[in-house]
Amino acid sequence: MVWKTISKKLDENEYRLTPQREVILQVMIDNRGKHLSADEVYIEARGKSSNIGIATVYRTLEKLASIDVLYKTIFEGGKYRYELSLGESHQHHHIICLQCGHISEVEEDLLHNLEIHLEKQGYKILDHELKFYGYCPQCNPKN
Amino acid sequence: MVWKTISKKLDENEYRLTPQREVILQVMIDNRGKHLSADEVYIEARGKSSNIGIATVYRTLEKLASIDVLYKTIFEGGKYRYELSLGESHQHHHIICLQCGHISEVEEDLLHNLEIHLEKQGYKILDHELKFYGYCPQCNPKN
DNA sequence: ATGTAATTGATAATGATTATCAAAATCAGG
DNA sequence: CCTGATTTTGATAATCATTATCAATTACAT
Ligand SMILES: [Mn+2]
Ligand SMILES: [Mn+2]
Ligand SMILES: [Zn+2]
Ligand SMILES: [Zn+2]
Repeated sequence: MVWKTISKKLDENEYRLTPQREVILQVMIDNRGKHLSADEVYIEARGKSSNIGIATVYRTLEKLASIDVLYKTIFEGGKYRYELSLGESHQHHHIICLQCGHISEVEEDLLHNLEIHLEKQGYKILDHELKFYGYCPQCNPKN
Repeated sequence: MVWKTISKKLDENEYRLTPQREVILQVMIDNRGKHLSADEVYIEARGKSSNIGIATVYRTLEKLASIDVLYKTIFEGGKYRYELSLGESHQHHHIICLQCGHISEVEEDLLHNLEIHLEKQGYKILDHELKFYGYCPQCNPKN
Protein backbone atom coordinates (compact mmCIF):
# COMPACT_ATOMS: atom_id res chain seq x y z
CA MET A 1 0.00 0.00 0.00
CA VAL A 2 2.70 2.43 1.02
CA TRP A 3 4.89 1.42 -1.89
CA LYS A 4 2.07 1.66 -4.35
CA THR A 5 1.25 5.19 -3.28
CA ILE A 6 4.89 6.17 -3.50
CA SER A 7 5.42 4.57 -6.91
CA LYS A 8 2.49 6.52 -8.24
CA LYS A 9 3.96 9.76 -6.95
CA LEU A 10 7.30 8.93 -8.50
CA ASP A 11 5.72 8.10 -11.84
CA GLU A 12 3.72 11.30 -11.86
CA ASN A 13 6.95 13.17 -11.41
CA GLU A 14 9.01 11.13 -13.84
CA TYR A 15 11.31 10.13 -11.07
CA ARG A 16 13.07 6.82 -11.59
CA LEU A 17 13.24 4.32 -8.80
CA THR A 18 16.93 3.45 -8.80
CA PRO A 19 18.32 0.89 -6.34
CA GLN A 20 19.80 3.67 -4.22
CA ARG A 21 16.53 5.56 -4.07
CA GLU A 22 14.71 2.37 -3.23
CA VAL A 23 17.02 1.76 -0.29
CA ILE A 24 16.57 5.30 0.98
CA LEU A 25 12.82 5.02 0.71
CA GLN A 26 12.89 1.71 2.54
CA VAL A 27 14.81 3.38 5.36
CA MET A 28 12.17 6.09 5.58
CA ILE A 29 9.38 3.51 5.59
CA ASP A 30 11.11 1.46 8.27
CA ASN A 31 11.28 4.60 10.39
CA ARG A 32 7.76 5.92 10.14
CA GLY A 33 7.07 8.28 12.98
CA LYS A 34 10.73 9.17 13.43
CA HIS A 35 12.47 12.27 12.18
CA LEU A 36 15.75 11.41 10.52
CA SER A 37 18.63 13.64 9.53
CA ALA A 38 20.48 13.05 6.28
CA ASP A 39 23.40 11.34 7.97
CA GLU A 40 21.10 9.09 9.99
CA VAL A 41 19.50 8.00 6.75
CA TYR A 42 22.95 7.54 5.29
CA ILE A 43 24.07 5.24 8.12
CA GLU A 44 20.98 3.07 7.84
CA ALA A 45 21.14 2.97 4.07
CA ARG A 46 24.76 1.80 4.20
CA GLY A 47 23.63 -1.05 6.42
CA LYS A 48 21.32 -2.22 3.68
CA SER A 49 23.33 -1.52 0.59
CA SER A 50 26.90 -0.55 1.57
CA ASN A 51 27.81 1.38 -1.53
CA ILE A 52 25.70 4.46 -1.46
CA GLY A 53 27.11 7.97 -1.32
CA ILE A 54 26.14 10.70 1.10
CA ALA A 55 25.60 13.03 -1.86
CA THR A 56 22.97 10.69 -3.22
CA VAL A 57 21.24 10.64 0.14
CA TYR A 58 21.05 14.42 0.23
CA ARG A 59 19.86 14.61 -3.37
CA THR A 60 17.24 11.94 -2.91
CA LEU A 61 15.83 13.32 0.33
CA GLU A 62 15.61 16.76 -1.20
CA LYS A 63 13.86 15.49 -4.28
CA LEU A 64 11.42 13.29 -2.35
CA ALA A 65 10.53 16.22 -0.13
CA SER A 66 9.90 18.42 -3.14
CA ILE A 67 7.31 15.97 -4.46
CA ASP A 68 5.75 15.55 -1.00
CA VAL A 69 6.75 11.97 -0.42
CA LEU A 70 8.78 13.22 2.52
CA TYR A 71 8.23 16.08 4.86
CA LYS A 72 11.29 18.19 5.58
CA THR A 73 11.61 20.40 8.59
CA ILE A 74 14.30 22.15 10.52
CA PHE A 75 14.62 21.84 14.27
CA GLU A 76 16.61 23.77 16.79
CA GLY A 77 20.25 22.97 16.22
CA GLY A 78 19.87 23.96 12.60
CA LYS A 79 19.75 20.66 10.84
CA TYR A 80 17.05 19.35 8.62
CA ARG A 81 15.09 16.22 9.37
CA TYR A 82 12.87 14.14 7.13
CA GLU A 83 9.95 11.83 7.66
CA LEU A 84 7.52 9.94 5.48
CA SER A 85 4.55 12.08 4.60
CA LEU A 86 1.80 10.28 2.77
CA GLY A 87 -1.06 12.45 1.81
CA GLU A 88 -1.06 14.65 4.90
CA SER A 89 -1.01 17.85 2.97
CA HIS A 90 -0.97 20.44 5.62
CA GLN A 91 -1.26 20.14 9.35
CA HIS A 92 1.45 18.35 11.21
CA HIS A 93 2.78 19.60 14.51
CA HIS A 94 5.50 18.61 16.92
CA ILE A 95 6.08 18.49 20.63
CA ILE A 96 9.75 18.60 21.48
CA CYS A 97 10.78 17.48 24.95
CA LEU A 98 13.33 19.87 26.41
CA GLN A 99 14.60 17.11 28.67
CA CYS A 100 15.02 14.01 26.53
CA GLY A 101 14.69 15.55 23.08
CA HIS A 102 11.94 13.20 22.04
CA ILE A 103 9.77 14.52 19.24
CA SER A 104 6.15 13.47 19.32
CA GLU A 105 3.28 14.53 17.15
CA VAL A 106 0.06 16.47 17.42
CA GLU A 107 -2.56 15.69 14.87
CA GLU A 108 -5.15 18.17 15.96
CA ASP A 109 -5.62 21.17 13.77
CA LEU A 110 -6.99 23.91 15.94
CA LEU A 111 -5.34 26.60 13.92
CA HIS A 112 -8.13 27.03 11.49
CA ASN A 113 -9.55 30.00 13.40
CA LEU A 114 -6.27 31.78 13.32
CA GLU A 115 -5.91 31.21 9.60
CA ILE A 116 -9.38 32.55 8.92
CA HIS A 117 -8.46 35.60 10.96
CA LEU A 118 -5.33 36.19 8.91
CA GLU A 119 -7.06 35.69 5.59
CA LYS A 120 -9.52 38.40 6.59
CA GLN A 121 -6.50 40.68 6.88
CA GLY A 122 -5.53 39.95 3.28
CA TYR A 123 -3.09 37.12 3.72
CA LYS A 124 -3.34 33.87 1.83
CA ILE A 125 -2.21 31.03 4.10
CA LEU A 126 -0.87 27.95 2.37
CA ASP A 127 0.75 26.05 5.18
CA HIS A 128 1.88 26.36 8.74
CA GLU A 129 4.32 24.78 11.08
CA LEU A 130 3.91 24.62 14.79
CA LYS A 131 6.34 23.43 17.40
CA PHE A 132 5.64 23.02 21.08
CA TYR A 133 8.49 22.91 23.53
CA GLY A 134 8.16 21.41 26.96
CA TYR A 135 8.33 18.09 28.74
CA CYS A 136 6.98 14.82 27.48
CA PRO A 137 4.86 12.69 29.85
CA GLN A 138 7.96 10.66 30.87
CA CYS A 139 9.97 13.76 31.74
CA ASN A 140 7.21 15.91 33.18
CA PRO A 141 8.18 16.37 36.85
CA LYS A 142 4.49 16.48 37.70
CA ASN A 143 3.91 12.90 36.57
CA MET B 1 12.17 53.04 28.71
CA VAL B 2 13.56 50.31 26.52
CA TRP B 3 17.07 50.87 27.78
CA LYS B 4 15.94 50.92 31.37
CA THR B 5 14.25 47.57 30.99
CA ILE B 6 17.27 46.11 29.30
CA SER B 7 19.73 47.47 31.86
CA LYS B 8 17.69 45.86 34.59
CA LYS B 9 17.80 42.50 32.84
CA LEU B 10 21.55 42.80 32.35
CA ASP B 11 22.07 43.68 36.00
CA GLU B 12 19.97 40.78 37.17
CA ASN B 13 22.19 38.49 35.17
CA GLU B 14 25.48 40.14 36.10
CA TYR B 15 26.09 40.93 32.49
CA ARG B 16 28.31 43.93 31.92
CA LEU B 17 27.31 46.52 29.37
CA THR B 18 30.54 46.91 27.42
CA PRO B 19 30.78 49.37 24.51
CA GLN B 20 30.50 46.55 22.01
CA ARG B 21 27.43 45.11 23.65
CA GLU B 22 25.90 48.54 23.78
CA VAL B 23 26.37 48.99 20.05
CA ILE B 24 24.84 45.61 19.32
CA LEU B 25 21.88 46.36 21.52
CA GLN B 26 21.43 49.72 19.82
CA VAL B 27 21.32 47.94 16.45
CA MET B 28 18.62 45.63 17.75
CA ILE B 29 16.62 48.56 19.13
CA ASP B 30 16.95 50.47 15.87
CA ASN B 31 15.53 47.44 14.08
CA ARG B 32 12.54 46.61 16.20
CA GLY B 33 10.13 44.47 14.23
CA LYS B 34 12.83 43.13 11.95
CA HIS B 35 14.53 39.77 12.20
CA LEU B 36 18.28 40.10 11.84
CA SER B 37 20.91 37.47 11.24
CA ALA B 38 24.26 37.65 13.00
CA ASP B 39 26.03 39.03 9.97
CA GLU B 40 23.37 41.66 9.39
CA VAL B 41 23.87 42.80 12.96
CA TYR B 42 27.60 42.72 12.36
CA ILE B 43 27.37 44.97 9.29
CA GLU B 44 25.23 47.53 11.09
CA ALA B 45 27.36 47.43 14.20
CA ARG B 46 30.50 48.11 12.15
CA GLY B 47 28.78 51.17 10.77
CA LYS B 48 28.44 52.52 14.27
CA SER B 49 31.65 51.41 15.87
CA SER B 50 34.00 50.02 13.19
CA ASN B 51 36.12 47.85 15.41
CA ILE B 52 33.89 45.10 16.56
CA GLY B 53 34.51 41.43 15.82
CA ILE B 54 32.06 38.97 14.36
CA ALA B 55 32.81 36.62 17.24
CA THR B 56 31.66 39.22 19.71
CA VAL B 57 28.46 39.66 17.75
CA TYR B 58 27.72 35.94 17.90
CA ARG B 59 28.58 35.75 21.58
CA THR B 60 26.52 38.77 22.47
CA LEU B 61 23.44 37.75 20.52
CA GLU B 62 23.59 34.29 22.03
CA LYS B 63 23.89 35.65 25.54
CA LEU B 64 21.15 38.23 25.11
CA ALA B 65 18.84 35.56 23.78
CA SER B 66 19.60 33.33 26.74
CA ILE B 67 18.45 36.03 29.15
CA ASP B 68 15.39 36.82 27.02
CA VAL B 69 16.41 40.25 25.89
CA LEU B 70 16.40 38.89 22.37
CA TYR B 71 14.30 36.22 20.76
CA LYS B 72 16.19 33.76 18.60
CA THR B 73 14.57 31.69 15.95
CA ILE B 74 15.55 29.70 12.93
CA PHE B 75 13.85 30.11 9.59
CA GLU B 76 13.94 28.05 6.47
CA GLY B 77 17.40 28.36 5.00
CA GLY B 78 18.89 27.25 8.26
CA LYS B 79 20.19 30.44 9.75
CA TYR B 80 19.28 31.98 13.03
CA ARG B 81 17.66 35.38 13.32
CA TYR B 82 17.27 37.62 16.32
CA GLU B 83 14.87 40.33 17.34
CA LEU B 84 14.23 42.43 20.40
CA SER B 85 11.92 40.69 22.80
CA LEU B 86 10.86 42.75 25.75
CA GLY B 87 8.67 40.96 28.18
CA GLU B 88 6.77 38.90 25.64
CA SER B 89 7.48 35.63 27.34
CA HIS B 90 5.73 33.16 25.19
CA GLN B 91 3.50 33.67 22.21
CA HIS B 92 4.99 35.17 19.12
CA HIS B 93 4.16 33.88 15.67
CA HIS B 94 5.25 34.61 12.15
CA ILE B 95 3.73 34.82 8.72
CA ILE B 96 6.31 34.26 6.01
CA CYS B 97 5.43 35.37 2.51
CA LEU B 98 6.44 32.74 0.00
CA GLN B 99 6.64 35.38 -2.70
CA CYS B 100 8.54 38.33 -1.24
CA GLY B 101 9.94 36.70 1.88
CA HIS B 102 8.55 39.34 4.18
CA ILE B 103 8.08 38.21 7.74
CA SER B 104 5.16 39.73 9.59
CA GLU B 105 3.84 38.97 13.01
CA VAL B 106 0.75 37.48 14.60
CA GLU B 107 0.09 38.46 18.14
CA GLU B 108 -3.01 36.40 18.69
CA ASP B 109 -2.63 33.40 20.90
CA LEU B 110 -5.31 30.94 19.96
CA LEU B 111 -3.19 28.00 20.82
CA HIS B 112 -4.28 27.84 24.40
CA ASN B 113 -6.86 25.14 23.68
CA LEU B 114 -4.31 22.94 22.03
CA GLU B 115 -1.93 23.36 24.95
CA ILE B 116 -4.61 22.44 27.43
CA HIS B 117 -5.35 19.38 25.36
CA LEU B 118 -1.72 18.31 25.42
CA GLU B 119 -1.31 18.92 29.11
CA LYS B 120 -4.22 16.58 29.72
CA GLN B 121 -2.16 13.94 27.95
CA GLY B 122 0.68 14.41 30.39
CA TYR B 123 2.82 16.93 28.59
CA LYS B 124 4.06 20.11 30.19
CA ILE B 125 4.13 22.84 27.55
CA LEU B 126 6.57 25.66 28.17
CA ASP B 127 6.68 27.42 24.84
CA HIS B 128 5.63 27.09 21.27
CA GLU B 129 6.60 28.45 17.91
CA LEU B 130 4.26 28.79 15.01
CA LYS B 131 5.03 29.74 11.46
CA PHE B 132 2.51 30.39 8.74
CA TYR B 133 3.57 30.22 5.12
CA GLY B 134 1.65 31.92 2.39
CA TYR B 135 1.25 35.26 0.67
CA CYS B 136 1.24 38.62 2.35
CA PRO B 137 -1.52 41.09 1.41
CA GLN B 138 0.78 42.74 -1.17
CA CYS B 139 1.56 39.45 -2.89
CA ASN B 140 -1.80 37.75 -2.55
CA PRO B 141 -3.02 37.31 -6.13
CA LYS B 142 -6.57 37.72 -4.84
CA ASN B 143 -5.97 41.30 -3.71
C1' DA C 1 48.57 50.85 41.72
C1' DT C 2 48.20 45.80 41.00
C1' DG C 3 46.91 41.35 40.45
C1' DT C 4 42.78 38.69 38.89
C1' DA C 5 38.98 37.79 36.10
C1' DA C 6 36.18 38.98 32.14
C1' DT C 7 35.98 40.38 27.43
C1' DT C 8 37.50 40.97 22.92
C1' DG C 9 38.89 40.02 18.07
C1' DA C 10 41.56 37.49 14.72
C1' DT C 11 41.56 33.32 13.04
C1' DA C 12 41.25 28.25 12.97
C1' DA C 13 38.10 24.49 13.32
C1' DT C 14 33.80 22.35 12.77
C1' DG C 15 29.55 20.56 10.80
C1' DA C 16 26.00 20.50 7.58
C1' DT C 17 24.85 21.15 3.04
C1' DT C 18 25.81 22.08 -1.92
C1' DA C 19 28.56 22.06 -6.15
C1' DT C 20 31.62 19.74 -9.34
C1' DC C 21 32.82 16.33 -12.45
C1' DA C 22 34.30 12.05 -14.28
C1' DA C 23 32.64 7.30 -14.24
C1' DA C 24 28.78 4.15 -14.29
C1' DA C 25 24.12 3.02 -15.25
C1' DT C 26 19.94 3.53 -17.95
C1' DC C 27 17.24 4.49 -21.93
C1' DA C 28 15.49 4.99 -26.71
C1' DG C 29 15.97 4.08 -31.48
C1' DG C 30 17.75 1.19 -35.00
C1' DC D 1 21.13 -6.88 -28.83
C1' DC D 2 24.35 -2.42 -30.08
C1' DT D 3 25.10 2.51 -29.45
C1' DG D 4 25.05 7.14 -28.60
C1' DA D 5 22.56 10.39 -25.55
C1' DT D 6 20.89 11.29 -21.02
C1' DT D 7 20.57 10.54 -16.19
C1' DT D 8 22.41 9.19 -12.02
C1' DT D 9 25.95 8.29 -8.93
C1' DG D 10 29.84 8.85 -5.60
C1' DA D 11 34.15 10.90 -4.27
C1' DT D 12 35.65 15.00 -3.08
C1' DA D 13 36.09 20.02 -3.02
C1' DA D 14 33.75 24.22 -1.85
C1' DT D 15 30.69 26.96 0.82
C1' DC D 16 28.38 28.97 4.66
C1' DA D 17 27.07 29.65 9.32
C1' DT D 18 28.50 28.94 13.72
C1' DT D 19 31.78 27.66 17.46
C1' DA D 20 36.29 27.12 19.60
C1' DT D 21 40.87 28.82 20.62
C1' DC D 22 43.99 31.91 22.55
C1' DA D 23 46.79 35.85 23.20
C1' DA D 24 45.98 40.67 24.06
C1' DT D 25 43.13 44.18 26.05
C1' DT D 26 40.03 45.93 29.39
C1' DA D 27 37.52 46.29 33.73
C1' DC D 28 37.12 45.15 38.65
C1' DA D 29 38.24 44.69 43.41
C1' DT D 30 41.43 45.28 46.75
MN1 LIG E 1 6.61 14.79 12.48
MN1 LIG F 1 9.11 38.07 15.13
ZN1 LIG G 1 11.11 13.72 27.49
ZN1 LIG H 1 4.83 39.18 0.07
